[in-house]
Amino acid sequence: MAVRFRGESHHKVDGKGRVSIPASFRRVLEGSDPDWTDGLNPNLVIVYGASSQRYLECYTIEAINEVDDKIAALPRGSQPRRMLERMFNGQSHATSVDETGRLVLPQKLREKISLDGEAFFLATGDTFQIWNPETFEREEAAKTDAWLDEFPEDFDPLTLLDGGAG
Amino acid sequence: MAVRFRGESHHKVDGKGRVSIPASFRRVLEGSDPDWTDGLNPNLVIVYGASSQRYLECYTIEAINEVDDKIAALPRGSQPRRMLERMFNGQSHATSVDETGRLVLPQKLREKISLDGEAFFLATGDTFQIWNPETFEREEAAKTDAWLDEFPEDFDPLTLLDGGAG
DNA sequence: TTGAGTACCATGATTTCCCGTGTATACCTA
DNA sequence: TAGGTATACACGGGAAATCATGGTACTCAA
Repeated sequence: MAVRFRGESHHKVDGKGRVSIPASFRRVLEGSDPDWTDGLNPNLVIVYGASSQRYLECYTIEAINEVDDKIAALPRGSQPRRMLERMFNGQSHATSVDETGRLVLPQKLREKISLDGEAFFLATGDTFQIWNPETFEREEAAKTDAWLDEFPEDFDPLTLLDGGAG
Repeated sequence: MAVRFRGESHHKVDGKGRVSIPASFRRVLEGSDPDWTDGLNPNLVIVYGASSQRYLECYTIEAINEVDDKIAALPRGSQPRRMLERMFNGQSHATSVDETGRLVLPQKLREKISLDGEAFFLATGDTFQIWNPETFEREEAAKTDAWLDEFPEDFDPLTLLDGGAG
């Protein structure tokens, strides 16, 4: 993985579902789209997944190709392959960033994650996620807090880097 | 770890968030960026972390890659991995030193650590930290002093080098 | 013929780029 | 070794480009 998405930020979502994506994310999308050249708009794939998924996961072209290749390597007709095909081919939406650096999220996707007014972007390596800010706070922050509560007051999460288990 | 950051110093922060970094730090950043060659500006990653973190931690490319590798070694989807991913991918900012040896700290980062007018740089081995000088005085210096006060007058901190715990 | 989706245009604010200056340090030579 | 010169540093300012966001008009299709 050459360049990674990094950072998190909030952006307005207007009535038509248009939302700016962080400028740095655009650079990554451009660099990871084989078809992209200066002046073009980079492509990406938004995987919205099953109904339980509370966020949209955005893949660069390179990243989604990698996933597709792995799926293609599974036995044709096997259950895992069918599931993954459904998720990554079916429950996904190919699109591109527009001239002004925005993504247009169709109503269906916005409704799925209850996006309205504001979106929270979170980098996760070679993909990034789009959340309703409140959902993220509720789900993720709560999870983190609950987990951290198991540790002593002065616990430093960084110690986890050195072989700490989960 | 080839060369380590060493020393501490104060630098002005201007209205645009520009701040010179100690010249010696630049040499370390250059040497620890695989993409760097003479004439280029070295890259680095600033980890600003959770809201409780009162300073910015700056990683060389080599150092952040090491961290990324360690994270990748944790079980996919596990809580520690998710936390660390959020911290190092999400709550971080990839950037580079500019032509004149300065770092540009976006407003968001400056606000986070209440940086305004002056910054305090502190070397910590293969990373360095950026503090609001007053915060550092208040929080860290006090902490270290209190800790050292627990030891006898003639205590030699070097004895801690050989396995002493904290 | 209403409403979602697309294309184009507009604007204030931030960020980047380029250039300048005073001072300290390193280097060099008589 | 005193004095001069070339660099490297820290810092400041203005112009230009980029960013985030809003609006209007147009095009399909139900």
